[in-house]
Amino acid sequence: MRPTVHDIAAKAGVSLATVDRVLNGRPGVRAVTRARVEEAIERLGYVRDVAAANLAKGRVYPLVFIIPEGENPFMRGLEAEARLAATRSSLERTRIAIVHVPPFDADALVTAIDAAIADGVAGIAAVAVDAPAVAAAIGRARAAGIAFVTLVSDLAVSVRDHFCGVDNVAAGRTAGSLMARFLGARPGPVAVLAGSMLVRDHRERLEGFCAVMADAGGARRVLDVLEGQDDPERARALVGQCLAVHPELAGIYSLGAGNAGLIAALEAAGRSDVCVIAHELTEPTRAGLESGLVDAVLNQDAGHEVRSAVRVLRAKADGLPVIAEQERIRIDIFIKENLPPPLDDTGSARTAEA
Amino acid sequence: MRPTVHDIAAKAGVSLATVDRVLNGRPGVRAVTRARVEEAIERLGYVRDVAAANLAKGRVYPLVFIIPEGENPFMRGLEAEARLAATRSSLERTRIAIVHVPPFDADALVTAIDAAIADGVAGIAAVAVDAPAVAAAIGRARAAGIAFVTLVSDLAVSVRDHFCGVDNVAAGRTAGSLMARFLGARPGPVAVLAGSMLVRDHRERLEGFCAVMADAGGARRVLDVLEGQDDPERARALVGQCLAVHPELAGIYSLGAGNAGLIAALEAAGRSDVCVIAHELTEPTRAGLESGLVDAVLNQDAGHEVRSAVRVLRAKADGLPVIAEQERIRIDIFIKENLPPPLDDTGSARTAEA
DNA sequence: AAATTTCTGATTTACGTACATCAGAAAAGC
DNA sequence: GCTTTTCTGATGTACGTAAATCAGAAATTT
Repeated sequence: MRPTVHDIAAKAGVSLATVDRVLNGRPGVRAVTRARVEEAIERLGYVRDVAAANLAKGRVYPLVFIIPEGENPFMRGLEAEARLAATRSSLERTRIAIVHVPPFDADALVTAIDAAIADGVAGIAAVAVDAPAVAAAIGRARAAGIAFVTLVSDLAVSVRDHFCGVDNVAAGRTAGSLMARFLGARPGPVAVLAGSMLVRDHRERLEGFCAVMADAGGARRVLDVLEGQDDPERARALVGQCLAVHPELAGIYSLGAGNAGLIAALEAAGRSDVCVIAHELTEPTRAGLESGLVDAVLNQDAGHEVRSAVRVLRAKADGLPVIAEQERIRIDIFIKENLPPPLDDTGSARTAEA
Repeated sequence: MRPTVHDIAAKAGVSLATVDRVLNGRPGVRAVTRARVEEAIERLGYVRDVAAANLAKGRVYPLVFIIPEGENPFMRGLEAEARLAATRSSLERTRIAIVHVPPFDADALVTAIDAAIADGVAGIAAVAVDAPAVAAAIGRARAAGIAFVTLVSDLAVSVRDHFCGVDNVAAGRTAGSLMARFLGARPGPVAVLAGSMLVRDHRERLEGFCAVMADAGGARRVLDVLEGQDDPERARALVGQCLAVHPELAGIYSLGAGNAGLIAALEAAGRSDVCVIAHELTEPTRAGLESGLVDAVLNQDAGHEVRSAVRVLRAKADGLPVIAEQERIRIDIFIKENLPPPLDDTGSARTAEA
């Protein structure tokens, strides 16, 4: 059986109250006594039973997730995962609220952050827009003792406590490498469809992709970025126009959302020969993989990101360290053949895990 | 605040003891009363506080993981994850023991299973060898009320409670598809290096791979399977010989272990042009990806598998249902560009996760 | 109607920790 | 040596559930 506080008290020859004072850093213990207790803790290999501790203190952690609204399917999936976490959260003495803001809107994000600060939450997770006003708002939150993590898209390292998302430069490089291999010797330029250069994740993916493309045998030409604002209709128009202007187009890298429009444009032009690599496994990209219009999808697991964000925010709120290694989010590659079966409405759960 | 058993008792107008009887399926409650209590539970949306429940019952679940010994790096990684789970397990009132058996040895596996039954464990997870004697032993375990899950390699569905591993036919198809795309129009046959046809995972991967190869444009020729027994030395010899006999070889699919030998043979022959797809992200395959000798690695996350196995075994031991959807293990694809940074000795944790 | 069985209520203890209170001991200051 | 301060022990309650006991009520059998 695991040692308990009673065992420590017995071993150190002190009372339960003293052990409690040492364990919880309360005052009123002489240095020598404290040392004796700490030695007993060490020797017995005591680990606090978190379940019992949480039960006893009955503390709750109010957290807020700030997520862009609109029809971006990845964001909707992220929200679904956050809601799932919210239902589970009462079991973990965490209360999760979800707040919507317009996408790519720094002012709205600032307002939402300030509202959360006023609410006195313990932690905030937000899909960040890269703007000075946002950094300032996050500074206010952290000054108020509120933990802050960026979700999916990052900011400068010094601004937030942690980033829950993938290495987007590496994601861009991966896309570039796959594109180069899939195209092989086939000539022709490649196009890039992005959402907005206002968010860091899109900029980073572009950077990684272009780096590999410049390297790849023969330095393949990358056309000017198409900014679709993650809107399917604009994406459809932009891609349609691009296909018309560049009939020799060999590939398209879609690093943002609005993929339903991209696929519609490809279908309309009858260009199933174009090599397409997109991001995030959502309904449109899944359908694209299945129909063969999309060749590969790079994905970040929204569930992992949400769960990691909750863990990190709680740890920060408790002043505990975060093991960066175990919070790293991987870049998943999907092709038609390793497509996981679609989830039913109940979605997935835990951790767990994983 | 969440409703508690006390709230249910008040709402239903019964005592705590009666609520307890209903909640835990104990006898001694009239049908009408039981219905009243269940309605109160429903209306209040009561969910049992698992932490408090576990604290109160103090039950421990002794589990056994039966893992092949030898130098197979994937199996060693699996064991490391199991050990990690074991250290964490005391926090979750689970005690995990690890038992070694020689690889591909049905008799040894049977002996280990029977020993675990004699020990009176609550659940067993094993990397299964596909043999009738093994199925019989598992039958004995389950007859004794012991939960049994297969790990990595499966058996017939009816034999075990659950399978913690990937869809290996899909993995083979994925490998085939990547191979076909990477090779493009390049002619030449492909070789397959397997461990043993005695384990189902290897057979299934081969089946999926061959199916895609037969389909792929021009029906690429697949040479006879090389059985390396997951031994690097044998793999090296077999691959070396194969390269000598077939200088026009275009690709190699390594669906088992012993990849250190495969890479050594490729290096010796100076054949970095051969397209190589291997399984499991371990030291040799990671090095191969980095050096460019290996083109892609399909991976199953050993940590996810172990954590899933623990969850499933505990659920089965408690007679709870398993949500298959959320226990599905994905097939990860790694190329040089999305390679996760190597873990330090402390490894990853949770779940968590994940 | 009495005896028996089956159900239900009330109460208590326990799990491991947190936290508060109060009394007594040891150390420090005068 | 006496007071004051600082430390320590003893004790109790709480968290939400599990599980046991015993007494009393209701239903069933005789």
